[in-house]
Amino acid sequence: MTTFSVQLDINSNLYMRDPQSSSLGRRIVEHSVLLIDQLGLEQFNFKKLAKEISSTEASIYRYFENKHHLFVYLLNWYWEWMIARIKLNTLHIADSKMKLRVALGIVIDTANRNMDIEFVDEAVLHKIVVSEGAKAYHHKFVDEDNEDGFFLSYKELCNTIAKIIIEVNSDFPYPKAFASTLVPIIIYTMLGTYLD
Amino acid sequence: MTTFSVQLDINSNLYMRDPQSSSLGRRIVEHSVLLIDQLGLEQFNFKKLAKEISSTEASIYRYFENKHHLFVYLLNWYWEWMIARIKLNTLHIADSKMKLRVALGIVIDTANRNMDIEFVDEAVLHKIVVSEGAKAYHHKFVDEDNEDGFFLSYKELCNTIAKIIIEVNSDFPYPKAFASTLVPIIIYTMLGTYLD
DNA sequence: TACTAATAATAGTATTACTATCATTAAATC
DNA sequence: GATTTAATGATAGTAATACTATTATTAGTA
Repeated sequence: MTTFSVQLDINSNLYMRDPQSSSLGRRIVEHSVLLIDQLGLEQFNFKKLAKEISSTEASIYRYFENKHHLFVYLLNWYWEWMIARIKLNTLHIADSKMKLRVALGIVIDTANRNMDIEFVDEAVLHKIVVSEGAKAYHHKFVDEDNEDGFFLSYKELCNTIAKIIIEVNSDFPYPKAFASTLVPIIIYTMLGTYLD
Repeated sequence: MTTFSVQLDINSNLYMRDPQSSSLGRRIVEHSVLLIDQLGLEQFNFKKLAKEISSTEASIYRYFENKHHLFVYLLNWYWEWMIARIKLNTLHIADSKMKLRVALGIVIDTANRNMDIEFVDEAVLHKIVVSEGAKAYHHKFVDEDNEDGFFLSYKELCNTIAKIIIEVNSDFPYPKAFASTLVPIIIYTMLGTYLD
């Protein structure tokens, strides 16, 4: 099987300098994923991250305005990665029911991980999205974040699913609303798999 | 219709001094609900709460060890309130299917609010539970919280639902697991009703 | 060789979460 | 009515956090 290597297109409002463009940037992304997993989002901070990658707080602040932006960046990375994988894996499937099965399979258990971005550990990122992701969408400034387009990737993922539903049954009532309810419930339900 | 006035039994590990036992304590609970709703959980702190109720940080710290404990206290208050309402409203119902309908109706939209605790605005508390509640269960120290019994009220609510399911159909597979998956999904789904 | 951009090193500020101490008030008991 | 006690208020202080600013160093480029 071929492994594809891709660059993901992430909302540039989320960073000041593109982290994909430099080695320091990539290390910030790589190790923030690992550290957030280890410490949890609230204990994670730029000081600890700086220490981890032998850099400084100030340097990290040149890439990301604050921890929240970095976190949303990681989430968007994940949604974009999902979208890309769904597209890639359904591209050559003719039967729309099969397409839906494949797409949902990807959302549900991150199967078909035939796509790698060298420096990100997608399994760990998946864990973070499931166990901490909701925090990015539950706060008083969601509206501003929404205006800055921080949720576009997520919406696109829902729309991707909705489109396949329509392919299966063009009479399906409110496919977008359905997909937008289904996706977070799936993600939320996955939480159980990370508890003992 | 009669309105009942009740005192709720909340895990005493959550507080140092019982807030239900004094006027200051009750004002702390009352206004923390309102302030968390206004500011969101992250902007809310004891300094602002103290100002709101014309008291001091130090005094609030004599009731609650920290913001997290106060928040979990409020959540447990809500779960206990639900349990009490379900019991009260299903007590004299013979038909178990009807019981289940009434119980789920209470979880879903806080209907049958025929129970008041004077100083807590239950509608606002409901809003907080739905929009911020998940945060209490998504952090690195859940295990410790669990050992301290912080989730007992929540589990009891799920078990209450599970028991009614068994009454309806004693062959229903895994009623507890089902209820424990259903309740948070219902709560989560209510989020949509607080967005525009 | 000089210039530029990125990063490191360091220091500093404002806010937050919490602790400690002592003074004041109010209620309960003698 | 005086005395003790418990709750609260007033105030100050500490450690950690989330940044910002400044200057020095390094690496790559003209």
